Amino acid sequence: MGRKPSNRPTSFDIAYRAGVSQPTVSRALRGSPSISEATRKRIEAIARELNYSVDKNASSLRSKRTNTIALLFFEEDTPGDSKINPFFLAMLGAITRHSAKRGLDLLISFQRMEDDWHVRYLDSHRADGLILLGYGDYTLYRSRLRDLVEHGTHFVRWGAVDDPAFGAAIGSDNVQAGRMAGEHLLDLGHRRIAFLGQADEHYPEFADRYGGLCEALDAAGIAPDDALRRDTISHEDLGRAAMQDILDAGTQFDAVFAASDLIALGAMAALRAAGKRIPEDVAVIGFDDLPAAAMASPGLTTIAQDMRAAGERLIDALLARIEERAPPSPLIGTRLIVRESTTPR
Amino acid sequence: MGRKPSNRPTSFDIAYRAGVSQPTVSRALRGSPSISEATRKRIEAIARELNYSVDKNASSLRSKRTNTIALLFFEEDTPGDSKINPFFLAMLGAITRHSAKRGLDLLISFQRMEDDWHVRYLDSHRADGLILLGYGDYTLYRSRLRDLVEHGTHFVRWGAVDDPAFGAAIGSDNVQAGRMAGEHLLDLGHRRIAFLGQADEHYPEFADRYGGLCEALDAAGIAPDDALRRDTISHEDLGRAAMQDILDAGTQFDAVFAASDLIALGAMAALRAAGKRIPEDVAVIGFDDLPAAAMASPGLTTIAQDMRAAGERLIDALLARIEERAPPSPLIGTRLIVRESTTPR
DNA sequence: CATAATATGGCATACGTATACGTAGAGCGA
DNA sequence: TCGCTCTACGTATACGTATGCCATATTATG
Repeated sequence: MGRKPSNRPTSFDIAYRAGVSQPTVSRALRGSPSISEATRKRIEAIARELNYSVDKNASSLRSKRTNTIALLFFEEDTPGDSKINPFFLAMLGAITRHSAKRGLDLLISFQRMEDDWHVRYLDSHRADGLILLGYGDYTLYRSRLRDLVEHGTHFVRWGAVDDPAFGAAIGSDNVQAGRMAGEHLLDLGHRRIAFLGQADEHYPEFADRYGGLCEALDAAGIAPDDALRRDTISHEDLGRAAMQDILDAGTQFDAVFAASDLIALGAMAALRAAGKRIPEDVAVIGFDDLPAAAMASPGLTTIAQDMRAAGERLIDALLARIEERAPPSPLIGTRLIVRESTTPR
Repeated sequence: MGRKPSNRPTSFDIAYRAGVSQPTVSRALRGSPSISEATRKRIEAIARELNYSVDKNASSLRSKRTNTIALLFFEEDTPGDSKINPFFLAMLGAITRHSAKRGLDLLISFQRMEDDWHVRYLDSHRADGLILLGYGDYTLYRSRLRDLVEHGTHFVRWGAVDDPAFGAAIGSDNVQAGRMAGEHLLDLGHRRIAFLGQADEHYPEFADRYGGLCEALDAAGIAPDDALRRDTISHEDLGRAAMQDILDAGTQFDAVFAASDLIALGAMAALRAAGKRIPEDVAVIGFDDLPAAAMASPGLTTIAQDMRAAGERLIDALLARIEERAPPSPLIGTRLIVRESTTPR
């Protein structure tokens, strides 16, 4: 029946002590219905006593299930300081917590867009699925995504919820959020609203936010003015430069909608340097609700994305893919956080 | 010799096509010297062509080496918002990058101090070693650490470099950094320096920073004044409260050394609310160089820890433990970042 | 009381790799 | 020629678990 006990306990050791066979131990610990309650209790007790834990490698090897998901971050290859985008760090927290709740291990890795990450993890049976968090030029990203889809890889990505040819996506309703931001500014009486953020196919999330703003403007009977728009990616210095550019151009404006908080913080610096009072001369609204947004003075009004829901949804969507169930809704809620950068105290 | 090729390629498939045995494939791909150059080239070519990658589970099962390390975060059980301490997020970035460079996979997990994390990862053969990033009450932490040491677990932790009975630690030279902060304030002519941070055995890192400050004061012939000290942990609101408490007490002071940036930012809020000008009335210096420190206005002077080195050192120290080599030096460099909160522009 | 239907658990084996050990052939010196 | 040392591989097997299939004991059913 059993074998002799050895050093680090295996299921054979448990079996030996319990007077059952090894498969019975395996079944008992996995909660198989074909093991009687009494036997299971006994086995569980012995397992606990011996401090036994299932060997993850053997288990995965045999069952073809790792109960692990890999979280892949992408970045554009920024030289110099290797800071991580704080927004994704917040996401990481949410994902970690929820994957723990689902009993999943989380493998994490940072990649550059250029690398051929799309094979390594799944083919080596490290993980059952992938979560992709990319920021940067979306067009670069697309070909890899298409590869993954064709390869039949189980993955979900955070970002623009668009063409499923690029895989399942979870993201905020950026159009609606953009409209919300626009309406907030309009409600406060602002009419000349600048937009900072690259609103084209390279950054579809920003494009949607801009689209939402335009909807709000339309509804108020205001035509969007391209003179009040500057392309910029999410970086403080670039946000500052873009704002400066509008200031230099001399076009009048009384509010700024920045596509991200980093951009907004840069813009606020430029405005301050130009002697503009916030929000009296120019109101500013951002996007993301980074910790720094609350810290800034004046506090930055912004759109918060529901990170907890995002983490949950990403995990559950991925599991749905893996288990071939129907996926959950892809859209995440957003919330307006009003601070002093739009409303003086 | 070989077997028939199957679905997902295995080392047998490679062997079959190369006309060699499976072990030869294994050896060739691992770079064993007992395989001829020619054979290896051939095998590598076939492997690439078939898109073969070694099954991580089988490999780890057999070799007892996972090439994976687990990164465990601890937090005190804070109710409500589940933010992650930004300092550890920065650390995460550094660790990730360096582990990739070393060819290690990184398993990540958040834990509460109370849980019995100390067994799960290693006994289940998920990882070869542990990196512990804990913040919170150190005394809670100690018993677990001692368990791990007795259990023979391979681990390294970030934090106070103290008694090795609690395992190998990597950390900044907090005493020296504290002295540096003190000297900076003294050089600027400040004499009455307040300290915010719990400087006892519960938070040994803070205690060391305070110790460094005292050294600097001693060297300048100034006696530390307990009336200018408040215990607080690293949280903005608590920093604010502690500062307020000193203000309310009416003790005069012209500078503040906060044991962390979060505390410092809270203190600055309290000072502003009390109508104090920074740095003219009160200079403020923090610790950590969070992104928010640069963002604050005035910019917060602070002590930056060399995160890149920290990540490297943690990984290398852990590998040294695992491979039973001599560990690298445990102390990490720090650097004074001067901003407007101590020197008016 | 005989037989069918469960309930429970054992037996055999597969998962894909790594490694201890053995061995054929080449080269070489005596 | 013999034996020796190397080189370069093959043979056999172990790692620890999960699972398809079968066997026994137990109970229900007529």
